[in-house]
Amino acid sequence: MNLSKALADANRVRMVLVLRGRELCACQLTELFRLAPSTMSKHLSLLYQAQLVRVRKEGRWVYYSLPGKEAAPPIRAALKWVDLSLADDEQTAADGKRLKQVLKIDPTELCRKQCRK
Amino acid sequence: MNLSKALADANRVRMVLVLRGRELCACQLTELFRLAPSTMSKHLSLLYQAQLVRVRKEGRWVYYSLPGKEAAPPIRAALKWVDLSLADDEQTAADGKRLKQVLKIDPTELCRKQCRK
DNA sequence: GACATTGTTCGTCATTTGGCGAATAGTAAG
DNA sequence: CTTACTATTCGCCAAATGACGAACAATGTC
Repeated sequence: MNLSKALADANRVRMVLVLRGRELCACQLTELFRLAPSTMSKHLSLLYQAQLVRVRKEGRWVYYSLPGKEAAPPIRAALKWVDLSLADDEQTAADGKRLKQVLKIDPTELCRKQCRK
Repeated sequence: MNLSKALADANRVRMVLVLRGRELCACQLTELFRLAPSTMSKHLSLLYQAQLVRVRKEGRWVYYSLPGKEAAPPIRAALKWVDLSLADDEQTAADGKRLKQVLKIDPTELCRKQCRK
């Protein structure tokens, strides 16, 4: 139930897709989706509550990633469904492309940019 | 995307669960969930748009059921996920129980009841 | 300790969503 | 052709949701 709510929003589904096989910090996701940090934080919190993402804190940074094989069957089924539904999606491809650009930027620089706004 | 929206509502997920291995007409579903016919119709329309249910019309009656093996992989993955997540859910069990009661009532009688309201 | 940096929480607002009843469409029966 | 029946579409309202900025933690640096 939590699970379906968590995946009800297009942006959150995009986040899951972009996290496949990767770990990203909050500021990178914020930049990637061009959302306010507070908005991103809320989304990630929802995904975390649904156990769709894992969190790793390191100093001031917070890294998000998808759960692995240790995840419960419903979680894994949900992730599989997302992958099957949208792996070939146009938006997914665009996000992947933009991600490459974002990864080139030093994360510290990213945060500075976000603070300036 | 349509798919995730369709499953974003708890009532719609319940509808999918109750339709497993069964075909039910709109008035039966309406009675089962104690919703207004118009509300039920809207929900079913959304599920249909997402291809999560099939429709069969027979005279004045409209029957809904889940798609079978002919369904596209994303659909099947979504249905599997719902099943894995909530097959053992308390609400699911309650719905199954109530369904047995509803099935005992003649559909014609059901509609009459709904019209009286 | 004072400051800067990274994320989150809180308050607010516009939009979307779920719910209902009234009106409508489509089908069968008289 | 009129009436009854089953379901859907439409218009409205209350509640939930996503977005933002401001204020607030929490951590590291000077």
